[in-house]
Amino acid sequence: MSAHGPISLAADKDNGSSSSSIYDAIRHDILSGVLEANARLKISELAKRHNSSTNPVREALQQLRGEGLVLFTPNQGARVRPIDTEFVRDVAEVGYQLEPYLLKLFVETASAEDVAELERIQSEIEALNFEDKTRHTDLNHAFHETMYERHYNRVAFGVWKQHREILGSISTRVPIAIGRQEAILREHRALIEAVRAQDVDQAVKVLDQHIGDAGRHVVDQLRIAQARRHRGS
Amino acid sequence: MSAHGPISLAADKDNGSSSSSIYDAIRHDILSGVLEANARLKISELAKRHNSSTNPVREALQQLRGEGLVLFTPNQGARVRPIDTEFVRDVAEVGYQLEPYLLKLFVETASAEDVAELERIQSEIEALNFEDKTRHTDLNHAFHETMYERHYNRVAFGVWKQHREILGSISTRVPIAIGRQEAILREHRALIEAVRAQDVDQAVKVLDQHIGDAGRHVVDQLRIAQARRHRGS
DNA sequence: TCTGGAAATAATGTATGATGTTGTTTAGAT
DNA sequence: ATCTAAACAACATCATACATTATTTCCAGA
Repeated sequence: MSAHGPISLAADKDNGSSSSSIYDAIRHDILSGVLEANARLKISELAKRHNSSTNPVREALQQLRGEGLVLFTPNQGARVRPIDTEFVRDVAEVGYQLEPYLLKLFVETASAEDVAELERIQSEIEALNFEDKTRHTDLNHAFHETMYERHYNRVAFGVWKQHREILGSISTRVPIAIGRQEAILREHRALIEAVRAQDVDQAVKVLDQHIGDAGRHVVDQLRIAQARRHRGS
Repeated sequence: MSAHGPISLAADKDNGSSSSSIYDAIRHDILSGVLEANARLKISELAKRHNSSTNPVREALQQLRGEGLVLFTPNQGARVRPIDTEFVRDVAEVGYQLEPYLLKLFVETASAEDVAELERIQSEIEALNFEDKTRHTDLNHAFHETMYERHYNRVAFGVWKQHREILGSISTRVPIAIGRQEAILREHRALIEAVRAQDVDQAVKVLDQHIGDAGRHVVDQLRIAQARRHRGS
């Protein structure tokens, strides 16, 4: 098995326990980039940081291992999964396979309120005009999640969401090209129109274009960033 | 979030450690049905069974939680994820979205040896003639895995494999209808032919039929079994 | 500069106790 | 006999301490 294993279908309710909050904190730090790719995750260090004993930390790391965000090497402990261009491309392509499936049901069952909600989010995105990348990523996530969250297939939704979080964590860290910004707005608007018209084929077509471009854009930007680092910026 | 969360992208190398073998053992027991759906997983009991302290057991369970095979309730510990018809249907449909994508590359790049390997497995399946369900499931898994395992997208492969293991664990426990047996053999042969002919469209078409039927068949059989249990057999 | 190996570091596993929650059993009141 | 509430047992969860083993660091010596 290569270094790139799968990611996870797991997500259950949060309980108020200590290990859960440590899990949340570490997970957040990984996705937000506070803990960067490949960073070593020392048990005792994390325990100190979170004012707990080592036990809950060990368990949180194992859970993250199960989700694929943390890798273990025997007798060397845990590291943050390195998120390189291949991994991002792979994650993006998995999302690419699932999104049309998730979208289809939404278009078939969307209510007027659903469309209104999409428009509300879209107008927020347009008002923001890419000025706050984190906020933009969140809104973009909300736009897609609105369409998928009520799908009956919780497994598919969960896999999609997990992949989305990984892609989102990257996209806040790369620049968005001007041309891409315009395309995002155009594609979102076209998507809303297709939903309003109840046109499944058109919606899927627009979505294919949208997420295909988005994925390629992130991968390209990541390549640029890595090349720059490699030249020793 | 519903009781059906996602499953996992994680799979890394096995290390020889004790916790790993406990993880393997519990995972095996869940998928093979030794630990049945919804069964309570008591830490101290599992520790005794595996001759270890509680710590490695807790960590193994957290990893399985990350993969979605085990659910935790606060202060009540862990249970085996209940695998009901909805869950199986959902898992099957996720596979349904990913398999054509995985297959495409194989058809485009398959060598004569690859085809020979498929034929070898297929002839074993035909020789076995559905007499040993576990063995049949393994061979069927091998047939598909042969086509996907070298795909560059390890994330997609991992997600597929994990779903396949869940479906496989179910299909060993439900009967295979006579008509379905013939269809399986026919579809596999058609698939091999399409690969040999390097006909991507035809291969995807056959595969769509194949896994769609297979998924529906398992779900139907599961419904029958549950209805029987409900009537109080 | 390179090498060997001691010392420090940290992962991993064991053991045990404290604490809080849950579920059940039991004793007492109605 | 039925209901309630206190007592209890079982268990999850977390903390702490310690043993073992593997890895990494670093320094003396060639």
